[in-house]
Amino acid sequence: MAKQDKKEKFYLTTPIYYPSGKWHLGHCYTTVYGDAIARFKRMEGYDVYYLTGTDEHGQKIEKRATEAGTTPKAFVDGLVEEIKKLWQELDVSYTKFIRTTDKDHVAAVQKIFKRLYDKGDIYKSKYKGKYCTPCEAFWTESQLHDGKCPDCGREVQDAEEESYFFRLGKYAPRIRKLLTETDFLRPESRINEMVNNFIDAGLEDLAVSRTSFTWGVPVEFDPGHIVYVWIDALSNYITALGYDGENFSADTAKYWPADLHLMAKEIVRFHTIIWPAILMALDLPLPKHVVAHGWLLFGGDKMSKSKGNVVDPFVLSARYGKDALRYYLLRAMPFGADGAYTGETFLTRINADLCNDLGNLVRRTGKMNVQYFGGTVTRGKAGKEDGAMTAQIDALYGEVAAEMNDYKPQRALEKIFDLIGAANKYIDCTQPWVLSKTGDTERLREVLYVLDEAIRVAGTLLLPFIPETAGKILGSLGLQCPERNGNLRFGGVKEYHVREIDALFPRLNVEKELEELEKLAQANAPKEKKSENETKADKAKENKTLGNKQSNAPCCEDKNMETENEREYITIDDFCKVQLRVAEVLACEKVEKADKLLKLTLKVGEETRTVVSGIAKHYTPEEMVGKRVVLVANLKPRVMRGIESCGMILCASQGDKLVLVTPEAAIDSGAEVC
RNA sequence: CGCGGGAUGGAGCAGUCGGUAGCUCGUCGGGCUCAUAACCCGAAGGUCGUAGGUUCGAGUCCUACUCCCGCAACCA
Repeated sequence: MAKQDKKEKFYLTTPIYYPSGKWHLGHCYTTVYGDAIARFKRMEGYDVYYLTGTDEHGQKIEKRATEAGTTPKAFVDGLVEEIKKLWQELDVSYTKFIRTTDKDHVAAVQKIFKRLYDKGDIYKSKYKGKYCTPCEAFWTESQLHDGKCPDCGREVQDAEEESYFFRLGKYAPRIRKLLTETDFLRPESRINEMVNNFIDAGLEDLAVSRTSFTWGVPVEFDPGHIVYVWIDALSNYITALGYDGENFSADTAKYWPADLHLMAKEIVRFHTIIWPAILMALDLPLPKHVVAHGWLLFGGDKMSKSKGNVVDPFVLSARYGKDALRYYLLRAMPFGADGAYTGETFLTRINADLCNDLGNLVRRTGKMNVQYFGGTVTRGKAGKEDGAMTAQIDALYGEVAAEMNDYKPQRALEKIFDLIGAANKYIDCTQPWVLSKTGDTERLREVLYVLDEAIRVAGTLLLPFIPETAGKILGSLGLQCPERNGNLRFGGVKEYHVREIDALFPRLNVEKELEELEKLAQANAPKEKKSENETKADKAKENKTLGNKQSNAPCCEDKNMETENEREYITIDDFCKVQLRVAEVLACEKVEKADKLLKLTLKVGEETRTVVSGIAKHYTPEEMVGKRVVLVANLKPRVMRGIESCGMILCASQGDKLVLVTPEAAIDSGAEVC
């Protein structure tokens, strides 16, 4: 706990986020979670260093910038500005915001790379793969679809790309020990996942450079090569502290190793396998803990149409307050598991906990303090109801500290709200208004004193979670926000000077607010997303952080960008480019090894063609036969699961529902749709 | 058998070492009036996915099965 003379340090990090689209609640969750821990640790007396930032290199950014007609740096600058605004909006108390485009980071990465190379842990070799000449794309074996180019479906040739490799395999035994014999990774359930799926499956050396793009950190001693994400991004945790490839800067050396790397579950692998290996190779101490939290899922069917905007953190924070959003994120998510966001649970949570329980307690108590004693309250006469109450007050700090040291803010909040509930109950049991009427002033004073104490302790402990509100609460008691946790037992403050304050959170009409949010969303998004994206978006884990871009498959982020930023009208000429035809389903079968795909044989006029469609979850092959559907006839053919799909059939979708679009009356196949 | 998670009163979830099934929201009834139609009390509502097994006793352990959900595959 707090040390007076020499402060213990505590270094925690969020991942560095990839600026490829809109910032969303998933980013907020990780960052607010970290902020609550950072603030709590500070109050415990630690010298806290809280790092967050952005991972700005890579092919995807390069491409996106080109499309936008700008430079990668300019492209990324805009998004970085946005996320900084977001953290400001949410009172995130980071110590430093690192960008991988920072000059000192770039220089340090080059040195780190060089050092690993000199040491022999990085070596140059060839990356065997396949090359698709028309697409000018290099693919690995695992990316191929039935041996063909995943983009165009054509044959590919053997090819080799020069690349530097990191000797990851060399460190496998040490990493295995780290995972299985220490409490490095939490929750524990992730350990087996890592060990079984990756380590025991065999760790291959890792390609750590690329020649296929230029937006990144150049390898100092071999210009055509760019340092790939692993070393560039992961090393931010040490370069931020001034590590230059050899040494830490004097004033920040004390923070390493990190006490906590906080992140969402999908990037655990990089942080528990690759990152420790890099550190081992650099002869640096390893971080103490990696904590993986779950995803915030968006499954509410009511909001499926417009959720992308409804859950815009800026909108929620502006409308309901930063602390409402912080509270929801910190309270609603279970430790390590996924949680589901819906507007209804959000609003209900705010109403029940923040308005009714907390806000109302502070209000009613404040009012009585002022009404009965002009706001000045001291000890009075004890009563039978007090014992349990004061015991609970005394216990709270220890309970909260235990949960927070376990990185479980949701549990900590639960404890605090237990006390708030108990205080509300205490009022009903002691009935101050009766004491007032009967003139039992001494008892009345004690009751209010006990309540003030409960509110003080709860309010102080709420500072890390909802700093603004907690500050208001303490202010209403005539107190300043303390810098440190202390004096958190009953009786800690002898005299109160209470003043009435406005309601902390206005009570929300859930029905009405849901409508309002819907309206807001529609104002921001006049057009529906394309149906095909919807099911994906529905289930999309809304937590794109460091590492997502590593996924071999093209990422849905691209699509989100399009739908969000390019809402322009098209002309009738544009529309005419799309050839829509009525087609009759002659035959239909399931595509093997694909959950969602049906292979359709269609008759379009005199022509017969094959289309693969992702509707297997909604239609059986049998019921498809004989149906007339609308076909996009001039769509570029595409190979899926080894079958060439020539066109796309139209469907309408709403949430999980998906129905075919069919002609309203009988008409021959081949008929044009216009 | 590709990997993993889950199935508990209307909804969302807790249930640590096996020993009377809890919480929040919602519903119904009551109380109170200091308070933001808030607060407090009470009630209804669950054969804890199915079928076996171990045990004096299983939501909790074992086996098989069904169904859901992520990842992967894949959705043009």
